[in-house]
Amino acid sequence: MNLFTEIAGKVDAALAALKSAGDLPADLSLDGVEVQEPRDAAHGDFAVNAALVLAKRASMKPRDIADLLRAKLIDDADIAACEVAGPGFLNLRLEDAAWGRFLSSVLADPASFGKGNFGAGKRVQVEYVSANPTGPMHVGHCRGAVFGDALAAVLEAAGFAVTREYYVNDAGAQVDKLGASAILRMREALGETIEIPEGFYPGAYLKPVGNQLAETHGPALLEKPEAEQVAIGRAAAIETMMAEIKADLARLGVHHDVFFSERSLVEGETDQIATGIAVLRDKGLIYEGHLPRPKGHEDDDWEDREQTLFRSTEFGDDVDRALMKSDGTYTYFAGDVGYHYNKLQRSFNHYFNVLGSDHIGYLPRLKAIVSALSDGKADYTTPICNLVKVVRDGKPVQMSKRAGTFVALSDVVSEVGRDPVRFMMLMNKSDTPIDFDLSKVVEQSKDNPVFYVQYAHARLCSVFRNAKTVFPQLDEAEIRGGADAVQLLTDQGERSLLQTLARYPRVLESAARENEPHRLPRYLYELASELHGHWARGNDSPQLRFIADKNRSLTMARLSLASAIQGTLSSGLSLLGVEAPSEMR
RNA sequence: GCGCCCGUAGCUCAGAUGGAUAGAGUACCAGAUUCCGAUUCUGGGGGUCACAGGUUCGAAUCCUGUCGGGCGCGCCA
Repeated sequence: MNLFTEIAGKVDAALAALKSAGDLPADLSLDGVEVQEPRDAAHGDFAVNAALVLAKRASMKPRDIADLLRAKLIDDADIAACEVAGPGFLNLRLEDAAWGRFLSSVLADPASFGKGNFGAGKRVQVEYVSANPTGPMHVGHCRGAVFGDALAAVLEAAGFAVTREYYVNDAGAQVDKLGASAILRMREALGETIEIPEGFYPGAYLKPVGNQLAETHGPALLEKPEAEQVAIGRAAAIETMMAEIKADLARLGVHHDVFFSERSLVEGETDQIATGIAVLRDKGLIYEGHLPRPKGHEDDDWEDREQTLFRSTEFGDDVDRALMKSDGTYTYFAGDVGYHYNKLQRSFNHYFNVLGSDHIGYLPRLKAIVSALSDGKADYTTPICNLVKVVRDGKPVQMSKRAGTFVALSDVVSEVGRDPVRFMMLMNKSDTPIDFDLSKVVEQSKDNPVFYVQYAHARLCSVFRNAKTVFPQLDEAEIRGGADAVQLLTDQGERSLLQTLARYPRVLESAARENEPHRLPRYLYELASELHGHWARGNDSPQLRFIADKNRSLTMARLSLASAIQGTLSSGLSLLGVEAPSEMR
């Protein structure tokens, strides 16, 4: 149950009534009218901004509109109090019966509390990670992985039908280098002394691939044409790398539904890149022409030549983009034409593409493709994950796959643990850069907010364990909320916790709507903080503790609240892919 | 040179399509808690929301400019 939308419904109805009575202009737009949580709890349970928003449009004074609205709302059986305050806010307080229904609805199905139907079952695809299969994953990848995963979960909770996809860049010059590097490692395994030339992949992680190639193919492979060798080396290396990447992702708790191969675009029955380009050509968006020399690169090897170009400037890009290289092969960008053509064929009408901030410059042309191929009908959202500066003891850690030096994701996860990594990465807005200090995370893991939230959950679990010893015949059915229970929750801390709970559906929906999963961990932290605060007051005032030895009905009422909070923490953490432990060790 | 993002407490960051006296954590200071479970709690100081204009009942939020920072810009992937 979402109390905010329920009240919004009442407000809408009241405003409609005022319109038809002639108290407000009949054609008055209600855009921007919303139910908010008051800044100060003393203001009430909910605040309505209608009078402020409508005043100008209706050419009336805010206070006058507020008074009219108040007169309507005060008749509602759920509304206990309604006051006009400040410049024209309407502060509402709900009857216990309404809070009781709310609490009951949470307890009836804690796992689905907060989840809504904002997405209305719409199919969406979230593409994330898509790390090149040229080496194991490093820490820099994990923000996008965790963010994409949480975004997908939040969208699902908001009622979208989500497919999680990984685009495997298994075509192009880079993976050919990878294949050639694997062949070098194979020759090494066969006894040769080798040197890894500039531009190849020197990382030791290719040694096992070389060993395996030597075993399965033997020296005979080296007799074959080089292209064939590379192809075999490439296939073996990619297979191994993808297996490792999947294992790393699993360690992080990240899973994809689809691994889409770039190579498959051209190796299937039809060349989908060619098809995509043909579609664009039919729309008059492909032409042969010259590109201007890029600015800011004076002394380079720029060669002016006629080439096949896509009119991405018609969709807001800076320059048109090349599709074919001078050697006749597709550019990387052409692959994206094929890939997005394919996505549209799979009839997704909304894509999310989680990108690293180093791809910002690539964004306009990607949007151009989707817009062109779908005639502007597909939504394409590209959340940006900013850099994770990896630091150890205050010193930045250099990362380069090509040089073979990086902090492996798997090392970090096993060192720090999955939960802190995920929670930390998710607490910040994705487009702000963060420092990830390995030494600090390990040392100060006790201060990590994730433990604070998990501890709140564990505490509540312990309440139930203890309640069962105080009341041995405890029947779960007694913990059910309702108006009777809420009437017994008279403490301000308990009421405040109820109000915070009521915000959860709103937080989830806004996280999905704004594509900002970080709102969820921040909310959970707030809820946990409020619980700890209330809990600590039980030290000074034992009568505030959840378990009242001599008062069964009061205990049951408080357990209702405790159960609702515990369920909410648990479901929120599970959306984040973080464990909700029943005890801390 | 151009594009995108950012500038909020000493530090790290929140701040929902513009709303009430700008908030947390951390650090610092002062206290409480052998408790329903350790990593808990309470209070305090600390702000020209980078700067300057503009829009309006009302701006950290929107617009313009300046300064400062980050990431990008190619027939690379």
